Amino acid sequence: MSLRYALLGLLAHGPRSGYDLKREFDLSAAHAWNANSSQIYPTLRELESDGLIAAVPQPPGSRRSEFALTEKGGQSLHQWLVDPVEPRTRRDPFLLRVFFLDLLAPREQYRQLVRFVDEQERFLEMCDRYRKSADGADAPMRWRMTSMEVAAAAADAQRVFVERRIAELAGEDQEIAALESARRALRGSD
Amino acid sequence: MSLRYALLGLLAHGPRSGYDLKREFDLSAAHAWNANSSQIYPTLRELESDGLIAAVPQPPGSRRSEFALTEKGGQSLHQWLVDPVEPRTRRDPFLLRVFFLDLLAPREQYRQLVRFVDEQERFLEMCDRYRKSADGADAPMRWRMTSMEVAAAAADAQRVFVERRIAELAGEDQEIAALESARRALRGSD
DNA sequence: TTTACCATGTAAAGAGTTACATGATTCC
DNA sequence: GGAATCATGTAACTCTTTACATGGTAAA
Repeated sequence: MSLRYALLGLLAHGPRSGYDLKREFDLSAAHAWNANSSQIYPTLRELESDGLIAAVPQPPGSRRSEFALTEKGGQSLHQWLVDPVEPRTRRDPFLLRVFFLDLLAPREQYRQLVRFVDEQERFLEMCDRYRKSADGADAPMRWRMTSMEVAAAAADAQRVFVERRIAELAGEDQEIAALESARRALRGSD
Repeated sequence: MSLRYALLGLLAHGPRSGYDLKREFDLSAAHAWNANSSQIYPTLRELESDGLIAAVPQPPGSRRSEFALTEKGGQSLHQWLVDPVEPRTRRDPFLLRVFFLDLLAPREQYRQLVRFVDEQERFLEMCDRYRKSADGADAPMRWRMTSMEVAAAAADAQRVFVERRIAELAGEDQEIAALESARRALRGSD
């Protein structure tokens, strides 16, 4: 259900095409929601036939077809926004692996934790780029930024916690200690 | 795909029935993964027919049917554990709402943020109960704990960030400031 | 001219949820 | 005797992914 509202929400800032929406998901909403084109286009058709969005007339010869939020669509979006957030089931393939990590040798445990830290860092860099690109923005942007910052705060906390766990591992095993000091050296030279 | 490995991982600590597995998901792995009975039982059948788990003979008259990891199942689990973690698409209905929160009046914004903080607190309490229940545990438990703690670290970071945002809102609006000091008072009396 | 990007989809499969069914046992 | 919990599912549906198809336009 959320995808419908995600689309309505993006359309609340002005008419967009399916392609535009896909790009907005990828570029600025990826921390909160995402969808494939193959899901977006049919859902736009649904929203249109439900009267929540309407096609905007395009200049002849244009390849794009933009949709705009209707009155009814705006009301539906507003209702969803004030409703209690739907409960989320937490499902995280990394946490699941950690849950079973006692089954691996310390060296493999280390590898997985380092991979995780690397991925979190990539995510945090993405957040930073977004933050810079949207600097000095207006009021609507402020909440978008908040949304991303909440995601970044979580990612960073996880990163810090896992780094601590890595340090513990290095303290318990000579081989890992060596790998770890190599990693630190590499990191310093970036 | 992950559910199959989640089940294999839980079975790695000994034979379990479908019902046992459901309870383990709910009680100790809920921060990392979860599944309904209606998904667990058929998946167990699949794993069995793929030779990754095998039914353990039960005392006659028993209603339960336990499964144990086979050699092949153990190898499959190990391979999955050392493989790179599958990329996750981040999808969070709360962050999605925050992304669009400029569409609401400050008072409604406040309501949603407070609801979120409340939910995070419930989650953190659950983590705490688990931590206490598993105190002084053995090595395998240590990674289970770590897994939960990483989830808790993320939840707490989000809570703190959102609390800060709430304080900002209260600083910008008299009505919210009143609501907020009422909330703080209530909190203090718990 | 070929590569990248624009733009919109269809079909099929996989993952997960919801609702329901069934019957046994245990606890009050 | 009734409620909760044990225990195992089926059927239908919704949501999401994957793979593929198609053709236009812009830039190197």
